[in-house]
Amino acid sequence: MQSPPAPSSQHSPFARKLGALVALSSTELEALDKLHGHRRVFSAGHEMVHQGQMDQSAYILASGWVCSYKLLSNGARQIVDFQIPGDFLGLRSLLFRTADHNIEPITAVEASEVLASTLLGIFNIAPRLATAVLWAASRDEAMVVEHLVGIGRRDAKERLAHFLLELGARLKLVGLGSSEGYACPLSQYMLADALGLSAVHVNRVLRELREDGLVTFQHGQVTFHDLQALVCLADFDKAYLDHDGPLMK
Amino acid sequence: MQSPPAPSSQHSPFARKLGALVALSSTELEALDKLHGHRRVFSAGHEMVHQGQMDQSAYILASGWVCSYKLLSNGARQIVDFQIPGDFLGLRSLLFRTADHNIEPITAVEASEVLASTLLGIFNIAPRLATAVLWAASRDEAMVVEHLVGIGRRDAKERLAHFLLELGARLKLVGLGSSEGYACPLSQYMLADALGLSAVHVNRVLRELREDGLVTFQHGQVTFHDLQALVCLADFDKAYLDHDGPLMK
DNA sequence: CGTCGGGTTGATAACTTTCAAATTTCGTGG
DNA sequence: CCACGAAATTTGAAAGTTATCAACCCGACG
Repeated sequence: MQSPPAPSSQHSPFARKLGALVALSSTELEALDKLHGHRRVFSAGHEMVHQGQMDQSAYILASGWVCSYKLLSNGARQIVDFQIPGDFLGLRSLLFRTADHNIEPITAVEASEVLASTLLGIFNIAPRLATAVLWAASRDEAMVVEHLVGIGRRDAKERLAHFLLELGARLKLVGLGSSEGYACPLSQYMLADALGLSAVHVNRVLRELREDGLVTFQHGQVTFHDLQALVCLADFDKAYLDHDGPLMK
Repeated sequence: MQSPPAPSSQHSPFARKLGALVALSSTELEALDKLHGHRRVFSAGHEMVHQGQMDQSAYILASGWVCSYKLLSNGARQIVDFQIPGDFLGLRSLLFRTADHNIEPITAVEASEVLASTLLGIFNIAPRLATAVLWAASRDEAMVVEHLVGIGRRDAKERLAHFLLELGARLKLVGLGSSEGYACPLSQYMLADALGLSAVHVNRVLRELREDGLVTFQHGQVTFHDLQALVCLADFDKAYLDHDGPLMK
C-alpha cells in the first residue's frame, strides 16, 4: 500500500510496522532492535498473562496465534482480540501495574519478551519511539472500536463476515494470507467468544455463508469464494487497518 | 484514591489526570498548559468532527458532554464512548490523517482545541509527555474494552447497570457525581446506541431496574437507590478507571 | 479400540426488536 | 402565561434473532 522509507526487511516486522507510522532514524531502529532480547516459547493453552497478575511483560509475536480475553463472574468469556505474527501484545498489562485481561496462546508461539524497564528505557533513549508506539496503540484501539461496532450493530452474519475479512486483511499485511483465503487455527468456540455469539449459532451462520457461496471456514482454512459480495455484505472498509505512510517526518 | 504529587488544582484537569499516571516536572506541566490555547464553544447537535474528515484537531473538554460514534451503511449508529469534562477527545482523529469516527456535542460544550502540530511539538519539548499520553490512551482503550465485553457478554439489564455505574464512577472522579447519583443529559436513544440495544428495550429495562429499587433514570438525573446490589448485578469493578498513582517517576 | 474435543443439526425457549399508538415533556411563539 | 408542535418516553402485541439443550457424527490420539 505504501513504501516506508527506512525500515527494510533486515529489521523486525515490528520495526517495519512502526516505520509505516513514523519515519525512524537508524538510531531509533537500533533501539527497537534491542526489544527483541529474550525470545520465549509458549505452547497452546498455557496462559501467558492472567487477569490480575502484576508487573507483566509485553511481547512481540514472532510466530503463532494468541488471543486476549476477559472472563466475567458468570463464567462467560469475551475475546477482545486475536494477535498474529508481528503484533505487539500486552502493552496495557505492562503500562498498568496489574493486567486487566488474560492472554493465551492458541497455537505454539514464539515471542520476544519486552520488559517494562526495557520499553521505558527505550523511550528515554529515543523519545520519538514513544510517539510511534502511541500511534500503534491507537491503531489497535481503532480495531477494538471496529469490533465494538460489529458486536453492537451488526447481525450475526454481517459480524462473522466482517471478522473473517478483517482477519484476512491483517494476515495479508504480514504475508500470511491472500485474497484467496488463509490458514486459521481458530475453533468455532473461539469465534463465538470473540463475536458475542454462541458456538452453535456460529456454526449455523458459517453454514449460511458457505451455502451462499461467500466464504468457507473448514479444516483450519478460510477460503473466500466471492470476496466482493462478502465485503458488501459486511460493509467492510479496511481503511482502519493500513495507513498512508509516515505522518511524522 | 491516591494523591498525585505535583499537579495541583492550579493546573488543568487534564494535567491532573496525566499527573496521576506519570509524575510530571514543572517544565512538563508548563508544556501541558500550552495545550489550552484556543478555547472553542460548540452547541448541541453540531458535529465537531465528521467521519472521513482530514487533519482534524483534538480537544480537551472543559464543560459539557460529547459523544463519539460510528455510522454503518445500514443507517445504524454505534456510540463508542461519551466524554465528560476533563476528557481528551479526538486523539485518533489527530494521529491518523483522517477521522475514523464522528464526534458530536450532546450539550453545549467548551473545549480547548489541540492542533496536531502543537501536540507533536510538545512531545518534542517534553518527550515524557508522549509516554504520559500513551498511558492515558491505554486507559481509554481499557474503557472501550470493558464496553466491548459488556455488549458481547452481558444481557441488557447487566449492561445498562454497568453503564450507569461506570458513568457514575467517571463523573465522581471529576467531581460531577457522588455515590447518590448524578445529572445525566443522555436520552434513552443515546443509551440504546451506546449499548447496542433498541430504545424501546432500554426503556423497559430501565423500568425493571427502577421497579427492582436499584437505580432511577429520570428527568436528566440518575439516582442510585441500592448501589451495592447494582454493583453486584452488573459485576462492576472500577479498577480499570482509576489507578495507583504514578507508575513512572 | 475408546475417549474426547470439535463440529453439526433439530427442537424449544429466551431475549430483543419492530411496529404502532398513546402519553408526557419541553421549547417556542403568540 | 398559554397553546402548539416536536421530541422523548411509555406500553402492548407480534415477529425475529439468538441461545440453550440434546443428540449424533467424526477424526485425532493415547
